[in-house]
Amino acid sequence: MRGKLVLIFSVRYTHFAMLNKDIADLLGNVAAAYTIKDENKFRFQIIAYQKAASSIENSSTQISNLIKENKLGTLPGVGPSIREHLKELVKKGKVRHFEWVFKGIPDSVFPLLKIPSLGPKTAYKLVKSFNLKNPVTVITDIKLIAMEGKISKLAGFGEKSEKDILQVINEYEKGKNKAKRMTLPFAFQIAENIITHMRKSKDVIRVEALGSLRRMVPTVGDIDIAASTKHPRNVINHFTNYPYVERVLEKGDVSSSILVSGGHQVDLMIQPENSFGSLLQHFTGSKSHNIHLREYALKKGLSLSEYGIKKVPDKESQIKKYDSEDKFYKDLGLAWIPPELREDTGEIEQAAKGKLPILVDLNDIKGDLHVHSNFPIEPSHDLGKSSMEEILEKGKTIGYEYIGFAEHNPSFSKHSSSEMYKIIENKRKKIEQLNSGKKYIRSFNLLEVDINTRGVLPIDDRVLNLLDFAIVSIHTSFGLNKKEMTNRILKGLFHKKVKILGHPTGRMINERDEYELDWEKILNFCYKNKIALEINSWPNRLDIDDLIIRKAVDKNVKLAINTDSHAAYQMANMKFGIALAKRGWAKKSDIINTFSYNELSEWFNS
DNA sequence: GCCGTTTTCGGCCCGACTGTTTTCAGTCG
Repeated sequence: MRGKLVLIFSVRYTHFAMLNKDIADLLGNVAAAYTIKDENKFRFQIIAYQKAASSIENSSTQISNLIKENKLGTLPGVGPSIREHLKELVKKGKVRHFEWVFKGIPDSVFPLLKIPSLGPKTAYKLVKSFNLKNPVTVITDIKLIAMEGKISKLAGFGEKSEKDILQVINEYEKGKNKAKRMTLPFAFQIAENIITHMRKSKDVIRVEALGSLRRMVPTVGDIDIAASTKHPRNVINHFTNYPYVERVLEKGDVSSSILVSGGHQVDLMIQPENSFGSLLQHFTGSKSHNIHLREYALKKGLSLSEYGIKKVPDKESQIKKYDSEDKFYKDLGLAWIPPELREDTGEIEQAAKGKLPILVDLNDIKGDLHVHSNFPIEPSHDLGKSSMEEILEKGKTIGYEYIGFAEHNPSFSKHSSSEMYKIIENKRKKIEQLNSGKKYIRSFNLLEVDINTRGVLPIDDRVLNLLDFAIVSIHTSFGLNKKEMTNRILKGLFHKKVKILGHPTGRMINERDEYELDWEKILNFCYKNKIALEINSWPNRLDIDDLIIRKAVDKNVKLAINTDSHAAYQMANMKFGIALAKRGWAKKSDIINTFSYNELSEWFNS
């Protein structure tokens, strides 16, 4: 989207707020325009605008709110100059400086940048050569021109590139509506299938999933796989012969990319065994972590790559190879950095000081406090599928000490207060009975209680007092604004039996955005009243994200990592919640379900 | 245009792959 279009929108819709994605696109287009104008002259502006764009796209707070709170400068990569441009953008709907950068570049260039393999130079050349001016039709225009065989006649283009352009446009049009980012667990499954295929080759020594998958980012774009071998060519061939390949995108000496069914891209990189450590490091990323790490190394006169480390000034110097990541980081004077932290948010500085936190681990978890059993509670939402006994058995196999049974509250509209009391009393008796013997691990009597639109809980105090404690969460009316939603939640948290705020942002990946909250207020309230925020491990919730977790950890607000399971086998999703917690720099002591049964009982009674 | 373990000035990661080229430009991660 370009400046002009933005202006039209903001005039037409007085309340039209530019979302971070739109702003990131706009800054990306500024970088592209600079590239077209003069790549060498503006090379550092290009890098700066790209960096700012990706920073804004990944920000969990809307730019308009950051401006209101005067916190725009806290975003990495946004300095005084871009900050002023963004203020102008939000205020006036356009930016004078951007208009200057865009001058002479047709609007029709920018839609083409969405298509893989078409960059600014190529897009500009095509648009100019064929005088294409309409940004709405430009993609189909190019397609028709390619079909007429006119692109191959252009200097710098040939038959192959013409064919490639047709192909990527077709794929783009086909996948435009579906190829969204995968949820982490879904991507894991695809990666697992490919790794299984790779292990069938006798030439593969080691094979691992890296990239955002290894960093455990909640959504994954491409899947990255690394392998070690003595015979790269055989391994690359084996890779491109994967049975579910839709198309081979690239096939080189040490790397290859394929599209698998569903349109997901898988990248493979290869190194010999003795350089596998530096390959792990390189291919795990993130990109910004690697760039920062390489700048850091450069200052010590070292140059890093997937091949290893070499000394910069000495042209004769041999590259030093690494079979493990540990040694790689060590030679830079750094502690090994857990992949979940490699997002360039201060981890390199802390590693240099030897002050990285010891992160919570799956083995630290002593129970799951948000499990829905099939106890006949006549709930407002889904009932679980497994019995309490099955869930307790499963918990025991995992090595837990306790389970929190947190079914949805009995539906408000269908039950009188005394009926509700009766149901919960029955459940309480059932749990007392389960706890009385030695057969099972311990159970907590909990409920997941809705917070209605006005912040009221649909069950009264008498019922609440039957519980060990309550989780409260939002399942309706997601459209409230930031202030209304914050007040609604604060009100819902007020009862002394409430100890956990469930899936706090309400997001459903690829389905529903999170609602915005005043986190400052929520966190302060939780700290004062000893309420834990839930880290929900449900595959398409993965809620809350790492940035909020980190804020909570900084403010000493406790967290609970739960699976929200509706069947016993789903309790295995705990590992995804753990990953989120790690990404938020959480330690064992930050997580209440690392406490023993007694410690936890004491915590929620205090 | 951003940023700070040597810096408020002077740096800015490193490499693979492809197509169209006879040594490189463009794109990507």
